[in-house]
Amino acid sequence: MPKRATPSTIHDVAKAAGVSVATVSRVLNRPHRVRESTRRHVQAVIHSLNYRPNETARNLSTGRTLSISVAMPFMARDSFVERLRGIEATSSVNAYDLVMSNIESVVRRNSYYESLFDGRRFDGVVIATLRPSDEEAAQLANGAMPVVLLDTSHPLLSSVDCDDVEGGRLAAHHLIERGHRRLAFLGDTEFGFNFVSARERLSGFVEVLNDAGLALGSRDEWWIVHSSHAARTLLSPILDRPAAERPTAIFATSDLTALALLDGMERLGLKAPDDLAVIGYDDLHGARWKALTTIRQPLFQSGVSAIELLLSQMGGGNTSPQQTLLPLELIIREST
Amino acid sequence: MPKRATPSTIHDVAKAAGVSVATVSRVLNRPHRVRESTRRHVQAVIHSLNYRPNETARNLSTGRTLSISVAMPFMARDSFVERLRGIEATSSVNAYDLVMSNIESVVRRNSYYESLFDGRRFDGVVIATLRPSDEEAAQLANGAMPVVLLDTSHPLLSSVDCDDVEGGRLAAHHLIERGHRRLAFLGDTEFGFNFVSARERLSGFVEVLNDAGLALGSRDEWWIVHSSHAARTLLSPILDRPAAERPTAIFATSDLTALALLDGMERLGLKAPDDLAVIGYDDLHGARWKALTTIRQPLFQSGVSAIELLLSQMGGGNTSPQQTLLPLELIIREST
DNA sequence: GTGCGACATGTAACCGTTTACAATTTTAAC
DNA sequence: GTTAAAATTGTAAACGGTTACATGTCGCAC
Repeated sequence: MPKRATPSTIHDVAKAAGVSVATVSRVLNRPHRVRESTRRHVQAVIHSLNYRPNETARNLSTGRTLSISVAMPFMARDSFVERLRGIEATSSVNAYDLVMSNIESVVRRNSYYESLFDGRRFDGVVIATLRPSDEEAAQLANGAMPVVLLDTSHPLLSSVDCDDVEGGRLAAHHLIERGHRRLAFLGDTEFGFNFVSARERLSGFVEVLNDAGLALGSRDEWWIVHSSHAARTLLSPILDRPAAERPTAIFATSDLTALALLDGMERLGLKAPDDLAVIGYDDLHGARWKALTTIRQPLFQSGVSAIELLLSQMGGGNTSPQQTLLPLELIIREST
Repeated sequence: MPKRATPSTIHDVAKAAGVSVATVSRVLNRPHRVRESTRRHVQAVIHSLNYRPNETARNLSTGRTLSISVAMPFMARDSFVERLRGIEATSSVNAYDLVMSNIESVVRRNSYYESLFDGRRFDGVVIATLRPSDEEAAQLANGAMPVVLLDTSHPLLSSVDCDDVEGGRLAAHHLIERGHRRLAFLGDTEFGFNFVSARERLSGFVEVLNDAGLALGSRDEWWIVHSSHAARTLLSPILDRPAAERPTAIFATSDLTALALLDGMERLGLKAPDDLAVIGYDDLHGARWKALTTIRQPLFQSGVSAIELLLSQMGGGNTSPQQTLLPLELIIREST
């Protein structure tokens, strides 16, 4: 079989099979609409010509693109890969292509929003971690294309997220139950794009503390750091305080910083939870090794749910904004 | 401005501007081919109608799709994100869409190869980490679509890779220079998909050892483990041996396992490099914190190069297979 | 004033599908 | 054997662009 210079088209098939292109198309798309014998014959010809329908032409004709745009700042969360796996698995099962965009700068963010509506390129969009401004949200909501937010939310848009406030509560309850009374909080800034989730976790945390008659006493009991390295350097000032003023437990909004903390403690010869109890967030792989107590988010599942929600909206189902909250889970290990 | 039920087309623009569609198209694609005054007028109309050319139609007409398929087993290497960032940055700069596929099973791998040639969906392909079989490679090489392999290679195909053999040599030289004479090797299986790079690193490592009159004595001096956890459990058998038979340095083909090793040593109260020197591979973030000596791969750059090579082949330049080797770098820290 | 090339624009075919509608054939009830 | 309904197939018009080619216009040298 000589290599064809140009792949065969539906017309080639039609001619070779002695039928019209409409019939070939039906064999492909509505097989039961064509007589059994014809169908078999056409299928044989398709096979022998190694014919594959041109997706672009098909898309133009049907008005859909079978592709979904996913925007996320790759590094913003360590949990990135797991979410992406959920997204990818679900879209590939549903025969959708996944087009990735990495949004790591304001410039890129703007150009993304700019191009998103270009030329009907996507059937739907998932925006992960990047909380849209009110204007952006309005723009997205008014667009013709369904949008689902993941790991963030906005009143105008559908979203799949975890209840960060509840996560803060879980952490607080657990620490209080363990007998801790002087607590501290360590947030991460998520690279400046999105400050919301750390703040929400803090608010849930504080809420429970207040209900228990406790408090984050002063500005000294919470910090926001940008990196694991920064988390380490915090350790000495904390531990240098007199025992009576020293927090006995710390809630870190990311396993990364929590692990850095543990690591720093190890170097100083200190042990969790006796010298300082630590609870993290996410349940990354490292958390298990280091026996870090943490709040687990259903990362993979969140990707799955985001795509499922998107597909349902694309299918024209309930098209009004729908906020999904996924449950968190407290994983108790040795660090508390 | 009322929301249009249906977006405007090139015909709407042509009519509104009182010109033909050809002229509008030229304004978009070959601006210098149209009179200055016309161009300005048409551009004004385009803007006022908020017209965006339909990409699908454009693609059908021009025969390209402006999208690139990237296949990789997401988790296979910890370096995944960095490579992907390089890939994404370069393709987005060149206005190509990046379509991700996560190949984590043989089933998925087969369906990927099956669908890759469907319907001319992509202008080019990058396959990362997954070494194709000879059949697969032949199939890819015969296809109409340019292919670049990343982090692996095959004689029939273009590739961007690091010289794993050289990486093994670098590690060996360094350890020997540091005075070590009894060495050990710790490979990772990369989840069973690809066993090649660990083996190549081993061969470079052994080569230098042999040249120096040394050897990996027996099967006892090298292991292949599947996980960081497994790496830890190796530690005791190694260290339990009599001092004269105990390796004084170990080369791990992944920073992940190297870090696990360091971690296990810490727990046992041992210190690198005195009790056991450790050298890793990749230079992940964790390597810096833990002061792990390692062989750094240019991860981001490898993604960039892969796309650049792909684009050049897509551009019809040199279309014969071209193997690129990127340089490695020995990063010396405290663990050796 | 004529002729000719350069430039600007329009006409219409084409890219490869899907699908509404029309035309034809089959089926089955009488 | 009729006949109406159902099933099958074909015709041709979309889908929304690009572009080869034809046509028309203009400037300028003669």
